Amino acid sequence: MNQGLKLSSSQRAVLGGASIASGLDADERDALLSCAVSVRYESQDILFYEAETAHHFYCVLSGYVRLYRLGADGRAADLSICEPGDSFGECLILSGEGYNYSAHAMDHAILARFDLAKVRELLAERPRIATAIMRSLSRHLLSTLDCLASDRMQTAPQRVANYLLTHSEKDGAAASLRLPFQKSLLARKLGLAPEALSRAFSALRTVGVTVQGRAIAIDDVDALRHI
Amino acid sequence: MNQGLKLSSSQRAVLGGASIASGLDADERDALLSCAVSVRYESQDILFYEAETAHHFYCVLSGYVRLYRLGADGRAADLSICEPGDSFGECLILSGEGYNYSAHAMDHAILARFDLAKVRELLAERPRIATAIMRSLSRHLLSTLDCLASDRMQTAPQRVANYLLTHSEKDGAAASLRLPFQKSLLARKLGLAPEALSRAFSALRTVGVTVQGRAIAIDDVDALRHI
DNA sequence: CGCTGATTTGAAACAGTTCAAGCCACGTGG
DNA sequence: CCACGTGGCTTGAACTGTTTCAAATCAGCG
Repeated sequence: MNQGLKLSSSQRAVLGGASIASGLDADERDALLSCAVSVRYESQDILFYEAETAHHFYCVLSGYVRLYRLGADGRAADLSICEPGDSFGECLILSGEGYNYSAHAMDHAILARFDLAKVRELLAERPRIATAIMRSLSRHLLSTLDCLASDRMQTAPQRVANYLLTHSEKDGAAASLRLPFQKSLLARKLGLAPEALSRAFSALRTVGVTVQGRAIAIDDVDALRHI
Repeated sequence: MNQGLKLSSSQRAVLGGASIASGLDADERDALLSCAVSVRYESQDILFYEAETAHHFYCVLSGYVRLYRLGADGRAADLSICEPGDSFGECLILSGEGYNYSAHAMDHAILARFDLAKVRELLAERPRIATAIMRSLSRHLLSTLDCLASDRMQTAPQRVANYLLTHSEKDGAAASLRLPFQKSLLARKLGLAPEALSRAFSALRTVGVTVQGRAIAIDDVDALRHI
C-alpha cells in the first residue's frame, strides 16, 4: 500500500456519484471528501483483519475488494465482493470497535480511505451527512438481505441465472455480459465453491447460456428467468 | 389489528431503551416517538406483504415478528425473527418504495408503528435523529452479516451451539436458558428445517446439552464452544 | 514449446431437506 | 378420571444439492 494521497479530481468525481455521497449538496460532499485520501493496494494485499481496531472506512475507486470472515477451522466465508463505487466499513462510524471482517484487495485496487474520527466530528457539525451514510447503510442492508434470501432459497443455477439477469445488457430477447473478474471470485460472491459455479454454468447451457472465458451470451432472457 | 393508539408511558420507556432511540437526548427521543402509535396484532396476522407500498416502520414492544420472503415456487425463507426492542423497515425511511419482505406476527404482538413520512420530515428539522437510525441500521447490517457468515460456514449443530452460548445465563462451568419461542421458530431463525434443529439438539446431547421442552441445560460451556 | 494458474470434470462423501410415521403433552368432553 | 384429538416435536429413510478431493484440460505467456 502507498501513503495516502490527496484525491484527484477524477477520483472526487467517482466518489460524488457513489452511494456514500448520494443526496448531498456540493458543499456537504466536499466536506465529506475532505475526510478521505486515496490509497493504492496491490493484488492480494490485506487492507485489514477482522477485529483489528478500526480507524478508517473505504470506498472502492477501482479494482475489487473481498470482504470475508475466517471460521475457527480456517475456512473462509465471503460476505461481499466490493466493486468500484461500493463502500465498506461505514457501520463503524458510530459503534466503531474493531472491523467485523477482513478485507483483501483482489487486483491493483485504488480506494478512498475515510478517517472515521474526522467523519464522526463532521457528523456533529453537519448532521445532514448522516442521511447520506444512512442511505448507504440501507443499501448494504438490502443487498445483504438479498444475499441471505438467495442462499436460503435458491439453488446454484438459480443464483447464477439471477446474477446474469441482473448484470447483462439486454439486446432483444437475447443478452450478454463480460464478467468483471475471475469465475472463482464470482463463485465466492454467490456463496459457492468454484466447482459448483462451473457445474451451474454447464446446467444453464441447456437453456441457452454460452460461456467462453469471461464472455457470456444469453440466447433467451425469458427462458433464463423461469429457471 | 387494532387502530393505532397513543403509546402508553411504559411503552415509551421500552422504546427509549431500544436501539432505534439510542444516543438521543430526551427531546429528540420525544420528537421521534411522536411519530409513532401502538398497534396490536393477533397471532398469524400479516403486518404487510413484500412489495406493498410502505407507509410505516415498526419496533416490537412485545411478542415476535417473523420477516420472510417468498420464492417463486412458494417456499419461504426467513430473514429475521424480531424480538421486543427490535425494529424493522427503517431502511425505507430514505429509499422507501415497497417493503423488501413480508412480516407476520407470531404471537399476540404489540408494536410501535412509526409513520415514515413524519419521520422523514422530522429528519430535516432535527438531523441528529438520523444518527439514531444509522445506529440501528448498522446493528441490523451486522446481525445480517453474522447470519450470512454462519449460513455459509457453520453446520447445524454449530449454529445451535452458537445460539445457546450467546443466549444462555452462565452459572460456573454450566449454563441454562429457556427458549422464548417455539423450536420451529428457532429453526427458521437459524435457517434450518425443524427436523434439522431437532437432529442438531440430539447431536449436542453428546457434549452435555439437555433439552426438555423449552428448557435447555448446558453442562460444560467450554465443551460446547469447541464444537 | 512448455510453464503456471484457472477452470472443468468425475467420483465419493456430506449436510440438510422432504416425506411419512410415530410420539408426547396437553386440553376437551364424555 | 380417562379416552381422544390436536399440535408440536422427534425419528427414520430416501433423496437432493453441494462440497471435497483428485485428475484432466485449457489459456495465456515467457
